[in-house]
Amino acid sequence: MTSHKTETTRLEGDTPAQRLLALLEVIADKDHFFTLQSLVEETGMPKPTLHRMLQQLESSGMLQREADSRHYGKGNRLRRLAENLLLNDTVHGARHAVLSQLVDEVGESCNITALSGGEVLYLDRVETSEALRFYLHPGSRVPVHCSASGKLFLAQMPPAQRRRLLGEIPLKAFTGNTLTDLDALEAEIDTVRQQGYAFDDEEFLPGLLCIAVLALDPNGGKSNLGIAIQAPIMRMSRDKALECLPALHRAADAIAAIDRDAMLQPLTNEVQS
Amino acid sequence: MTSHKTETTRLEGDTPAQRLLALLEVIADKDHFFTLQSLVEETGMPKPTLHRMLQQLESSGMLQREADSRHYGKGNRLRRLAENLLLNDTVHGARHAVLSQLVDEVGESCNITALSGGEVLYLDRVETSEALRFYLHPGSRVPVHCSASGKLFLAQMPPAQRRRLLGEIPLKAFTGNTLTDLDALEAEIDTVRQQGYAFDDEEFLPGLLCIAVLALDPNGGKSNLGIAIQAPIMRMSRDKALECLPALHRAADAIAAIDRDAMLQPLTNEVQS
DNA sequence: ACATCAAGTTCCGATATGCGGAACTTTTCG
DNA sequence: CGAAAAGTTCCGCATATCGGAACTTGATGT
Repeated sequence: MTSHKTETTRLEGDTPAQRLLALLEVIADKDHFFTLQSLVEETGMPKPTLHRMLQQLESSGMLQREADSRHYGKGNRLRRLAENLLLNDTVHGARHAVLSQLVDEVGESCNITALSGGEVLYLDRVETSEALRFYLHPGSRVPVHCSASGKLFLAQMPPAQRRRLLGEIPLKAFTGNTLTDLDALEAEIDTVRQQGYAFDDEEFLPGLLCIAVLALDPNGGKSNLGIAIQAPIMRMSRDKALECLPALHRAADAIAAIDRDAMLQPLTNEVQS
Repeated sequence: MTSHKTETTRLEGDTPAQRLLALLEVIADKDHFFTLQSLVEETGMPKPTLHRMLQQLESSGMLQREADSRHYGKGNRLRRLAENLLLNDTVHGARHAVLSQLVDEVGESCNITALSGGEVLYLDRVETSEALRFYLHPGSRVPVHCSASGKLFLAQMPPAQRRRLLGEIPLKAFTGNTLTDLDALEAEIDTVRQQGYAFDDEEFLPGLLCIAVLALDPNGGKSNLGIAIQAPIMRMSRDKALECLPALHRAADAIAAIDRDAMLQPLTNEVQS
């Protein structure tokens, strides 16, 4: 819980380097531009100190200042860093194993996704052994409004943030099923939120049906990991997809568990030799 | 001075903080576990230095060590950081979407620029699908005096500031069309100010014609991003470029709207518990 | 088992960086 | 146009960084 923002949301560490990383965490939570002053108030750090940190981040391309020189936003280098971190994650192996098992269970291609810059990023994917398959690469991107994972990400966003994103992204039609009407999409997102899962029923690629859930940490908080099953409609219907839901949820829980386990500090050093 | 070092000395920055971030970038690229020694070899940094950095990253939960205590992997906190960075970064996605749509409309490569340190910085770019294209990457920089966006930035500057900036940088000639005479440049800038748009007519790269406008918030907010269309003269003339102006202005307005929204304070985002 | 070597770890003085109160400059607003 | 607020610079003090050298640990070979 990051909730005691009331006064000093102390974000500090023992060393300058750790303090900088803590600052990055505060910045990572921003979906708006932010100012020096806002950080001063949020963190309680002295203004010159934050100013220097921001200056370093900016001059190394991690942050970017708007032309008014007052508002900061995330820079390309920081974005690339984050994407590479996720794409090459060391728990990748563990996640991949979960994904493989899911593919074994349901017999269709599955993938893990994350939201990145308003688009859905494919982090990993395991193909079905069936001959007929859709060919999609890890690292590629898909719009939020016409992917199952994307709808889930949208569903868990604060309304204001979602509205802004959807307001500025054209709801481009890829197929006849693509939801291009904002109200219809919002209604769909409501449904998705209640159900806890989402379909992509030929909304992006003709003939492709997809069902997804989030890898949610039960402790609450938003998730940036989705897991999905993708199959040609020749082999998959909505009803058939729903039958896979338990397996899908099991996989999602497993992936959430990987993340949770990774969080536990090993406290290993008690292992004397 | 770009890094001319041999392959080894990759990890550099002017300050310890920046060096740490550079290290994180190296780590971000790892898709497997890594050891201290491997980083020593890859970066050429002294072993104790890297050891200290890794120690700090580990003790703050950014990295994790395997049971053998020699192999490092990415920690949960680092993964969290990366996810949040991407999760909350909707501005970039929205801008990118506007850019993509513009490229669809006009059929040529477009980019978003900002003035940064007296140079024009390419924030984002979407390529045309045409075979013949100029290849320019986001993150690169171009002098103000020979780019369409740059002239716009100059045109809206207070005269004193513009004069100072132009006095500091040499008006280097890149092509025969480059304006290297200060008076001629000032005259061009006057024209640009009146028109509200600017050309770059082979002033930077031979064969490249470019037209740009500012994403200007009319309410006085000085959020000045530039948005531009770039095309080979084989397919683009000044007249043809002018026909794209309406689309360009529409895109500029959309981007200005995004920025205006994103400037709003987080409205005390109450993610209640 | 012991020698050998490679990787990891600790030590420490010199240096560079971070730190942040105070003062200064610029912008915003009434 | 003057006051308040945000951003920026200054600068002496404190502290983290740096990295060569030495030490410890664990793996390998005979």
